[in-house]
Amino acid sequence: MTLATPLLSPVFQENNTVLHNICDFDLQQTLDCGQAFRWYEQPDGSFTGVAFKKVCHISHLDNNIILHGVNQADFEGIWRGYFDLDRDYSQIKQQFSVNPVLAKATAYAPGIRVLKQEPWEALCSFIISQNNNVKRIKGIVDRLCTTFGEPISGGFYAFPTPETLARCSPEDLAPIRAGFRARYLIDAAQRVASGEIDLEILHLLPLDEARATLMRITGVGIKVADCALLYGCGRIDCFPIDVWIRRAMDCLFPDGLPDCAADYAGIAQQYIFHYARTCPAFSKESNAKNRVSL
DNA sequence: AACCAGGCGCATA
DNA sequence: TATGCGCATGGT
Repeated sequence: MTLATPLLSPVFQENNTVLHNICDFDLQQTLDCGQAFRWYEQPDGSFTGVAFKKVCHISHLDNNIILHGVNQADFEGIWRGYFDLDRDYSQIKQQFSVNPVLAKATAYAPGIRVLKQEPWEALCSFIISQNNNVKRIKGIVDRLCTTFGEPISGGFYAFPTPETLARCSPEDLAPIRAGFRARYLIDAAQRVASGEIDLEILHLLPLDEARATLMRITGVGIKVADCALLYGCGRIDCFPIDVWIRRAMDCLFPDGLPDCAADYAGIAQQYIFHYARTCPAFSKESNAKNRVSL
């Protein structure tokens, strides 16, 4: 029994895991907000995705979340951590609400959670994300998996290993259509497969060191490194700054991120990113795109 | 049909 | 340190 998850009490059925009275978890807001790229919405509003070599079909009905095809072992070993279910988002959002602007951004999509993905997949995903759009990122990631990943159940594929990609040439990756990012993926794969970079210890290093380690990879700058650390290594103190966050910060937080978000900057970042990118009111209020200068 | 996309590496001042 | 440009590809 932990204080952080007073309400999480999973019920394990034969081949499902059910979470009753779940709060602070909206599937669409969490799985379709640009932090992960392997989740696909079904016509009925449920989502299907792959992580850690496992398929998960997840639906949300009447305040209950159902993880279809997920047994107790996989829930405890994978999805509990992946969906960050041991963190009290109500408490965090309450803390954020000290700042009225941040309160507005969190209230806009209060069901966002920050996923804890595999470090290697997160690294590759955000290498692919540079100068790219979400739709095409998903396509490239999907082709990467179906072409180079191990088949798993149900016709799905695991994310390809660093070892596999390390043996590839840029020509081998041509069918993926990753463009100039192909050689970045290969460089990352070679450094990880050789052991030069150990993704599993990045969560232990000081932020600057972890960042510098990842930035040895060609094609990994500070933004991609911060995304890999936030989404892949659980570094919720990381605050990746992309074009959207830059615009949002200039308009909404000209004096910087408020102190009430300091402990969970990465979670605040995800609320702000989603708000800036999808809230119609934002561009009007801030006139973000038309603003030439201050 | 241009313009842009969850940037980065490189050249130049 | 700061700016500007090209980059592969395709979505809008």
